[in-house]
Amino acid sequence: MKHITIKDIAKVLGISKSTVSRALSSDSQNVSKETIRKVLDTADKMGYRKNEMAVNLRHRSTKTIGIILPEAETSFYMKFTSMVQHLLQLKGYRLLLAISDEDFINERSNVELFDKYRVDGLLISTCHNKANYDFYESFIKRGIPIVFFDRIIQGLECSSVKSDDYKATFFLMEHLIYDGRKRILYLAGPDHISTTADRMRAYHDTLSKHHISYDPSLVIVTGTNEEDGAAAMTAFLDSCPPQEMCDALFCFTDLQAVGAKKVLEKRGISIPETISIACMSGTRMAALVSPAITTVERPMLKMSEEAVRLLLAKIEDINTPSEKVVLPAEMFIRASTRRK
Amino acid sequence: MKHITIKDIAKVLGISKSTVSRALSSDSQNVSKETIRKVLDTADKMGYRKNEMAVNLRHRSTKTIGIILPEAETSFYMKFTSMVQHLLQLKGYRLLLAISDEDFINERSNVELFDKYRVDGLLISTCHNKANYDFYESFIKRGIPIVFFDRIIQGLECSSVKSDDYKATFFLMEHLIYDGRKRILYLAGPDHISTTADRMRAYHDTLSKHHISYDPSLVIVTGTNEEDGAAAMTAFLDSCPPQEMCDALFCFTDLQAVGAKKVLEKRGISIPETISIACMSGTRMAALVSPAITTVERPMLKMSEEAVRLLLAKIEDINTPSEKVVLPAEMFIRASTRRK
DNA sequence: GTGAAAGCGCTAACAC
DNA sequence: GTGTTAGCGCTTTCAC
Repeated sequence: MKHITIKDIAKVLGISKSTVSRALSSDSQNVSKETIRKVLDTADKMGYRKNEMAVNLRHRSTKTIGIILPEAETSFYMKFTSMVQHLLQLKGYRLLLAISDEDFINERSNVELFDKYRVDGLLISTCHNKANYDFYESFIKRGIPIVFFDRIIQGLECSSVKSDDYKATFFLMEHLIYDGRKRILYLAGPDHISTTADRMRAYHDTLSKHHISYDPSLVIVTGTNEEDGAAAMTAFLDSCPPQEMCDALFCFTDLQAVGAKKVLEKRGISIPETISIACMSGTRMAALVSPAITTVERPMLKMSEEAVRLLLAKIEDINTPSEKVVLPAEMFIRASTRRK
Repeated sequence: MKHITIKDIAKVLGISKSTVSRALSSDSQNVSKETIRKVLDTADKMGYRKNEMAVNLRHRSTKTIGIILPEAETSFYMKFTSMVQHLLQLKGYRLLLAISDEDFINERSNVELFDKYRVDGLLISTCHNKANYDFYESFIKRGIPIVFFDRIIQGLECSSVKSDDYKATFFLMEHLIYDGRKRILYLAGPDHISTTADRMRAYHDTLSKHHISYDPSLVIVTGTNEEDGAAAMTAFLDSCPPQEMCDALFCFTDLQAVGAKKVLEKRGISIPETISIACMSGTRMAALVSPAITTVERPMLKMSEEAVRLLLAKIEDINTPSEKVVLPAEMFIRASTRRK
């Protein structure tokens, strides 16, 4: 497939490549109105499209940012992405998108792909808080601007933005406790996701604060998806003696809550009368399923603004000191429809 | 930010650029084992990454495909994308992703961006079945391989894959009718989405077949989102005399169903006793909300296979005749939990 | 087995 | 205002 180049246009008009190039960028300082018009005209007629790669090669800058998301099952990261895109557009940057599908191998090859395409910077929500530590470390040493968001890599010298998972969890847990719940089943996230630790700590701390003793059988480490939530809930119900039944459920993700809720419904356990459900949420997913599920949303707009700010700072000057932003828990609560 | 180039490696090793280049592609025909080892070694040490744009410029082919999705609110298109990615990877292609956010202006600029990056081909699910007709026509004339999927552009000379919306709709409608429903409220999709017409036709045809007279007040044209579904449902309930209440709801999208269901619940209308809900679905969204919603899923795997096949055919030879694939209605039904 | 040189499409000094 | 030239990083003849 033959693409039209400035050379072709130059030949047709009997002028030089440089003039065409100048005209195409409407450099009215150095090219006559007449020439500009002619060039633009024939370019259009011939179906000319500037070869971006040649431009980038020449400029040694692509004016594009790569963003890497762990998943696109929920719309959380996509919404974030959409906000980021608007912000970057204002600054003259484009956005390239990749999904890792919760696989750190994929994540790594996405990073490498973007690197090969010489993106000016990278926005990453990582699948795994450890697996790629060395990889990223050497990357950052090479001077490539990276900002991690939402899911970060612990201990890595880099800029990052995340929401205050500890406080958010604390808040939701207290919500359940004030609702009279005492045996709160917690579906934790997998260890390798960076937010797990903070939330787990908050779970323990809330119990302590309210003098509720910790029961290890009430904490189940599982995956982030609907199926994981369903499986965990089923396992719990099957193994738990009636007198040790939980009276509330706290989920790591809203997808888990969705799965767990289905199991409860199937077994005829009423919500929220018998059991109250709360979950951390980035999406409308849980609330969408039922207003009886209380959710906390992470402050996305602020997160995207900060991510872009930090990234552009690094791009402007790679020696900008790294900054680890933890967003205050600006929480938007959807209260339970009914209380005890 | 200075990137390492083959020139740098050549200088360090005191050999020529060409040898480095050959060594990097492990051309053991023309380079000694020894040299290859040395080059690979120092390349690694120096943190060399091949500049993909220089390669592409030289090769005049990028080995990448651009995919453009209308939305990422639901996970339908992302799942499709994931399948496509696997298939393309096997053929040595990479995938670049863009989201148009249901805006045909965005869609167009995404196409242009990919074109500027000289992707080898384009996979598009379009936001609008008319708005970009001329645009695409000239694009295709210029010889750029494009395959439309799911949402196509009517009348355009091009390859495309879609599912059999007519049959799927017919099936769901009959499901409702066999369930004893007669006044089926239909939340249609907006006119500019290509699937709307087929589904509307099926709505009418099913009624005819079962000798149910058509009532225009039972068809509401609205948007695809949750809010649209909620708004349409509210409008209907507010304006409809009690004796003209519908006994079933058929939605264009699962998101609409979600919105409508919330309104129904808020008004204390029980599902599925009073009203039965069915919807076209690409995602788990609707089923996730309630097993009482019957859904039809579009056959994604087959669609991705066909899309890739058609695209690669065009890439291999742009003069391959276009093919319009309509996938047989391989439907996966989730039956209502209860029947009348 | 290796090097020199040309060129992919573009921009930006530098001349005139 | 326009043309000439060099070069971005790479691959690929064509010599040797």
